[in-house]
Amino acid sequence: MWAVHPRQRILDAAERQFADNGFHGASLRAVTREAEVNVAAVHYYFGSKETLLRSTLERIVQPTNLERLRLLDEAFAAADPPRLEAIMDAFVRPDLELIAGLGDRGAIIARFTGRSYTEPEEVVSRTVTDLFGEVGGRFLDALQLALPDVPREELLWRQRCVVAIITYLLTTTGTSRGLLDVGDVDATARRLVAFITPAMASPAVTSMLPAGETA
Amino acid sequence: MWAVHPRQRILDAAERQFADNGFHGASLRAVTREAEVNVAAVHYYFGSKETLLRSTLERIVQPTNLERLRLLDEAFAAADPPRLEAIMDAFVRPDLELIAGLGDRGAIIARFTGRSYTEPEEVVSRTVTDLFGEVGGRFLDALQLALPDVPREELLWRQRCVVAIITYLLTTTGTSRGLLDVGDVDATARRLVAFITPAMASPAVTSMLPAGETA
DNA sequence: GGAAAAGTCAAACGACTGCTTGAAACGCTC
DNA sequence: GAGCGTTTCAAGCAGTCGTTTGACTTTTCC
Repeated sequence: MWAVHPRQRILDAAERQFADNGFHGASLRAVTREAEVNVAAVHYYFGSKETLLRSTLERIVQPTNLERLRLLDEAFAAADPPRLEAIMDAFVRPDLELIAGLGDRGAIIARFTGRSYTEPEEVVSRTVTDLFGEVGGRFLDALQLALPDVPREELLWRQRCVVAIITYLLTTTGTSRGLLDVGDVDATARRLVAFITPAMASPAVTSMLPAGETA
Repeated sequence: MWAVHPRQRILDAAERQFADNGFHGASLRAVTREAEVNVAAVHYYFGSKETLLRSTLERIVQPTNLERLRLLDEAFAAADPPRLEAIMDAFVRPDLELIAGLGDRGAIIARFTGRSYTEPEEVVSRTVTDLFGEVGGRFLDALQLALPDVPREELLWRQRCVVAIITYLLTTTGTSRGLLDVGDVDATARRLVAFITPAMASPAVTSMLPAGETA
């Protein structure tokens, strides 16, 4: 029975503290107390509170994004252009699966990533954009292939609405108004895809354009 | 030219500070500095930081909720049961209109209310539940009338997804990834309703129930 | 074995937090 | 103008924050 490396213990504790209290609300004192580590250890290993947050976020988001891209490739292998439902499933499922496969930590991670998508704290939002930008672009391209009649700008708008739902789903996990049944993630995924797909495929509201023009 | 009452100046400043920095991040010092008021004034007028937040939130949410109910009544007057699109429009439009009618302050209010729906801070979420609970129930009833075939539990789930989108829309207003065109709120409202309505009306995923059962 | 590197620790830094205090300044009626 | 509530104010309370320091112990490598 070996002790876990302090660096990892700090990440685990930070994950929970950030999830429960946000960036401002989580104190390094609380993190180090939970990690059973001296306060100075945070600065020794990570340099500052900001870089600690970035490291914590990266550890979670990067594997999820890889899984997203893998599922998107699968969708392309099954049909080209891929079915809309397959794209949406590849987009939303990894977040949900990640959470399901991690037991108690799943709910913590869910809240943490959900919060991170929302928090306007400069450090947080910049990190999220860095980590998510490329994957988002890949999915937008796929959506455009599956829905050639919907303007790209409209698709981007709708994609962001989907992100909004996922975010909310994650943020509220483990709380009273939670939408995600951690016990049956697959059901939630199907439910979500069934909700999103017709919305994505709805005809574009052309009346937004000046009269007479077409997209 | 009369000076605005200190109490109101505090509310205005708190609104902006909470919008930009959240409950934890906003300090009473910053609020009172912006309001050009002594720190003690906050406790004189509001008692504590928590009740200041509550007052700030109430001032915004209550008129919006009244407008929501008014539009819902209009929808019932036009058709009973009302058209699904009319219900959704009544649900999402007041938030958007509020923001449009207020110029610069609109973006601040949008971020503030959006944040408040997300922030897990106990005080914040409790206040939101208090202020929103009844209106949410009224709309759920209306949705059930318009969509008798969708189980109520599924409708609640979907309604929360809509809240998620509105929240995101509000939270990101005035930022680079904002979804709300403050200059043309009506277009955003139509766009949003067009996106949401088919999602709401989509057939329920019955495979979530044990085999053989029906709702 | 001993020097260099890596890691740990208690203590303290200055700045900031929400909140309280007691006195001064105000607008008001009598 | 005296008296009386209401409002404002500078100062300070006890506590927390992120971060730094310098001494101490442990590990690594020649």
